[in-house]
Amino acid sequence: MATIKEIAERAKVSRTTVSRVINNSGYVSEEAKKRVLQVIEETGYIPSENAKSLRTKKTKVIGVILPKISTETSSRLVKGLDHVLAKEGYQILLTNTNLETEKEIEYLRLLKSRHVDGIILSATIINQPLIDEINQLNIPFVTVGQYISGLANVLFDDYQASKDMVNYIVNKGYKQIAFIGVDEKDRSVGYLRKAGYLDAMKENHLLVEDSWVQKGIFDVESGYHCMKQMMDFSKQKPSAVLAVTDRLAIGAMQYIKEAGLSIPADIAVAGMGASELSKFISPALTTLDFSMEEVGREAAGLLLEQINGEIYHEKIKMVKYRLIERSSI
Amino acid sequence: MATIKEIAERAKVSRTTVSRVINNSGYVSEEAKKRVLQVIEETGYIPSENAKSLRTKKTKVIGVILPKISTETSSRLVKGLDHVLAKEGYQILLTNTNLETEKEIEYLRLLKSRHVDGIILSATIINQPLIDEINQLNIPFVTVGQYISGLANVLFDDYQASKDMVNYIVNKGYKQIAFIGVDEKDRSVGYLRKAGYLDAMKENHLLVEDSWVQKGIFDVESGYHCMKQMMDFSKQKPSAVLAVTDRLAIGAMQYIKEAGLSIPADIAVAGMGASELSKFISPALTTLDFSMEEVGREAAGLLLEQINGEIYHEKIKMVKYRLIERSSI
DNA sequence: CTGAAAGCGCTTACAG
DNA sequence: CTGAAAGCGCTTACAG
Repeated sequence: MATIKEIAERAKVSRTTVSRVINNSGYVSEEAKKRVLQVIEETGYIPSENAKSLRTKKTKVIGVILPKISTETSSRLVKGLDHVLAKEGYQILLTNTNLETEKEIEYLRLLKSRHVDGIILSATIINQPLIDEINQLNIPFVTVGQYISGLANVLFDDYQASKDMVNYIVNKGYKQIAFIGVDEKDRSVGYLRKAGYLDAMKENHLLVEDSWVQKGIFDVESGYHCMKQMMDFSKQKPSAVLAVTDRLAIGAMQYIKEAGLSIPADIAVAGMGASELSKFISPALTTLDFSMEEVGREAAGLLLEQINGEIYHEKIKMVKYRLIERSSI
Repeated sequence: MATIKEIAERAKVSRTTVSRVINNSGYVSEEAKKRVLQVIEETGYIPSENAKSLRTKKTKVIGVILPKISTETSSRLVKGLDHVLAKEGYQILLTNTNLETEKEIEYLRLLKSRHVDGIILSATIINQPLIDEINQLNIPFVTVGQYISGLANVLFDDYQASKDMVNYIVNKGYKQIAFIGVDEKDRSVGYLRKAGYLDAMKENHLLVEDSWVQKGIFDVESGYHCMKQMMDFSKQKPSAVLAVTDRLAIGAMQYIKEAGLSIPADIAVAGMGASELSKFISPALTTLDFSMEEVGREAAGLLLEQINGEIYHEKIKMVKYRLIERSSI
């Protein structure tokens, strides 16, 4: 592959001059410029970003750490990031922990070794070693989905979202409202959404039977299983159930249908996340639309700010959500 | 950030020696090694991949060009790629054309300028300038989804897949089978699947009314619209319809239901792609499972072969598909 | 077992 | 307007 040296020789100028025409910087006579451009055209010369970034200390690449690569959440997030980053000439270097938390630290180091200009972490479970690693990283950084103190964060108000949904269900006339959550180590989805549910129930003076609160994992089967547990072991059957993800809700719906009950007549169901599935399943699922694409755009914006030199101790950007009324309630 | 020079000074050895211990190459006394490791630990030194790859000409990154970033197809493909690439220590640099064909060439150059060790192109529409660009690239390269002569390709037998589905529908007793396709410029999805449909109909001595063959784009609304056109303008109504993607099929289902007809009693529907939606929609959609994840794994394998020095003129890897029988037929 | 030196392909003060 | 030279942070023959 051609290098700047060859171009310089062919065009009978110095490497300095070639560099100037490539980067459109400094003075170059029309004459010289023309010759250089000509040679570049002929040879199909493409400058090495690698060598360039070794000098300039900028790579124009942003590292992204994802917990799972092929989920709707991840792909919408990446879409949002790409939307604003691509315009500014940044490339995305993708990294996938596959839910193995130790890999987050590994990838943080890897991204640093590649001199990315910034990092976006789509976080699930936060622990101290991770926080320590981030703090000593010294690279523009934005977390998404979970709050980490002292950093730039793009978040949803998970607690309030959960409350809003419960209140909505209550307003629709339901009183026995059950809940399918996930591990509370996941502070946003596990802890906060559960807390929102519990507090909203209390504020509405509604009782919660123990068996109404189930804990699953992030898939459809788990929702099915939780619903079954609930129906098998509850003294009073719930008349509505709120799940913290659409997949869990859809699993619950499957069980309810199989049990010969109807939705929402016998049991109403609500999800969270506005997955594509929620729209096409029947009955269509009432859910909460957390715009992950907007999260991506916001996160990219915050990152760009930092890259351009803005300094702050902590910055929190809350992204709005929207309740989508459909026919499952 | 610390550099190899500082580590060398602190450990009282040469940069050469530090490099040896980092890369576990050549002879280093236990003594020296220990000192170096110690200093690395203390300083949190992370070697610059950038500088390294400038010397070694290897970056350990693979560029991926996607037509759309947040589709099931793309995310499954990337999952498959990541599955094998990550093990070998490769990172993925993602690039998204957003269906703008000119961007493919732009990104090809960009990836070259970043000295990626290989490129995977998820292609849609192939034209000569693109082929020319690829040929002068001189980087390990694999195309996915479309055949390009002279390259490594990972493909499905779209023609046969389409035929298989038609034959399946015929065996179920349907004779008036309609078709919803896409632009034939997309050779795999547009041209070959249509050709398979047409030929299978002919081989079964079944007539095809003009209005039964509709052309849409890749979304649900388009499927709805095509189905409406078909119903509005056909003399004899079809008793079954095959769509080249699940989304088109689901759109068609929506129209059929809205028209007060039942699936499959009045009109049977088949899709292609085994999207997650197809499983949960009702009735569940009979479709073809093209395993994109396997395509990803195969493509990564072919790329690795090339990176490791294997040379061939052309190599085609066909990935199997599977017909999923459900209740829409 | 160890290190001095050259070189990877760029950019950037600096001097002219 | 132009170019010689230093330097970015590594690796790698080569010599010892």
